[in-house]
Amino acid sequence: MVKEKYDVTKFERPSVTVDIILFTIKDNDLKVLLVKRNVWPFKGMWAIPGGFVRMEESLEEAAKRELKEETNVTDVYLEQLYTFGDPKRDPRTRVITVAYFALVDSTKLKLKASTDVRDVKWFSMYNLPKLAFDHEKILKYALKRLRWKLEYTTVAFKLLPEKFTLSQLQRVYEIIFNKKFDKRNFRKKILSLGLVKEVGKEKGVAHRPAKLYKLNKKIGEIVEIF
Amino acid sequence: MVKEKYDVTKFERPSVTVDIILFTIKDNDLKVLLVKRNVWPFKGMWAIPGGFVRMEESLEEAAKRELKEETNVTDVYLEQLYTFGDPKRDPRTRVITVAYFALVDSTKLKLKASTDVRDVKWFSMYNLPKLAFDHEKILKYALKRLRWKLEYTTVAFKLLPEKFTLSQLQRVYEIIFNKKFDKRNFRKKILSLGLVKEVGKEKGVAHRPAKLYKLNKKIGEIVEIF
DNA sequence: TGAATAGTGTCTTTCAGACAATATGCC
DNA sequence: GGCATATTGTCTGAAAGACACTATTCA
Repeated sequence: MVKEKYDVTKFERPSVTVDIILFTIKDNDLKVLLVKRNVWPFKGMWAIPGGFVRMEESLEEAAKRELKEETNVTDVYLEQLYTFGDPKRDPRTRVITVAYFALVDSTKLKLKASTDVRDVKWFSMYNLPKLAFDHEKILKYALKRLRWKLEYTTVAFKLLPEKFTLSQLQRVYEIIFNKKFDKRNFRKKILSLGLVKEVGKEKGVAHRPAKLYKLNKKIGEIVEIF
Repeated sequence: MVKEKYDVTKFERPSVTVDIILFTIKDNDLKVLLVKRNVWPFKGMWAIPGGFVRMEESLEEAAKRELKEETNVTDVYLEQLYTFGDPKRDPRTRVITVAYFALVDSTKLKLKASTDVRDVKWFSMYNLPKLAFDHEKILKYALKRLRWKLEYTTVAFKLLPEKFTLSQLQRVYEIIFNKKFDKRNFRKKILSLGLVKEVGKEKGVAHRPAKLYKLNKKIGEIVEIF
C-alpha cells in the first residue's frame, strides 16, 4: 500500500490533544498541577490540564494556550515529553495526546482564580489522587524525565527565582530525587561547573545570611538537549 | 474555555502519521532508509518512510505496519522519537507526525523488492539527498538521539549480529560518532561494564581470529530509558 | 549566648585518557 | 616468514564520594 495514492482527506482522523504536566517546588515538596473533571468520562476525577489542538496552531502553541486557559499560568519552561496514542486511552473516541512537560518557579506564580468553576489544584507528586485516563502513567513518565533532566542539564534553575542560595538549589535536588546530598560535595560540584555567579546576600533572616547566586547567562541555556 | 463542554466530534481534526527513521550500519557507514515520492507534494524527492495512523491501531503498531508495508522490514528495535506538528509542515493539510526511531542489524536484513514500483534505498547519513517535508530536520534530530543513546545505553548492540567482535562494536561507535577511539580504552570500558560474554572465536579469516562476544541477557535490556 | 543555617578542606577511590609492543592464525 | 588484525597494561589527572567542624547573623 502506498500512501500517496490516497487522498489524505479520506482517512478517518483521530483527535489530537496536548496535555501539560506542570511541576513546581512548593512547601518543600514537588507539586504537579491538576484539574478536576466535571463531565463524563472520569467525572469528578483529577486530570492533567490539556485540550484539543487547533488546526492553525503548532503543538507548542496549543500547550501554552491550554495552560493559560485552564490554569492562567504563563511564562513557563516547556518541552515536549512523549506522545501517548493507545486506541483505548479515551472512551469517547480515538484521542492521541502529545504530552508536554513544564516547570515554573512557584514564587512568581499566580494561579488567579479561574473564570470558570473548575477546580485547579497543586498536588504532591508523592501523594497523588486517583487520576483520569492514563494520566497516572503519564505523570510517572514525566517524573522520570524530570529526574533525568536535573542530572544532565540545568533545568533545576527554572524552579527557582532569579536569585537563589545554594541551599535552595540543593533542596530542589533533594526534593526531586527524594534523597539527601552531602552539602560540601554538592556545593563543590555546582561551583566547579561554573554555572552560577555570586550576586549578593540574603537579608533579614534569623541566622547567618547565605550568599545569593544567579545563573550565568551564557550557560543558562544548556537545557535543550532532548 | 473548558474542553469538556465541547463535543469531541465537533472539532476539525488534523491527520496523524507515523514516520520511521531506520538506521543501520553497512559498508562501514551509517545508513538511513528512504523512499522516493512519486506524487505531489515533493514528487521525486526522497522521504522518510511512513503513513497514516489507523483508528484502531496504536502508534507503535502503525509504525511497525508502515515499515513492513513500505520497506518489507520487520523485527527492528523501535522507540518513539518526537512529534512534529508545525501547521505548515505538509502543504496538503494539517498533518502531525509521530516520528519513530529504529535500528536494525544489516546482516539479517532483506529488503525484498517491494511489490510496488517505489524506490526504497539506503543513504549515508553523511551524504543525504534533498528531502521532502521537514524530513531533514527530523533526521538531524534522530542522529542526535542515536548518539545520545549510544553513549548512555546499550542500543549499539541492536546494530550488530548476535555474535560480534569488539572491533566490530568499536567500528559501530566510530561510524556513528564519526571519530576514532583508542582501542585499549574502548575494550577496557566495554569489558569492565560486564555487558558481554565470550562465546567463541572467528573462523576462516586471514589473520589472527578475534574472540566473539554476545550481550549478557540480563543487561541487554538497559536500553529503554527514554 | 543560644538558635539557626552558612560555609569550608582533605583523603580515598574510581574512571577517563594518553600511549606502543607483542600475539596469533593464515598464506 | 610476512601479512593482517587481535590482544594487552601503566601512568596520570580529574571527578566523585565519605566525612565534621567553624562562622555569621539575629533575637
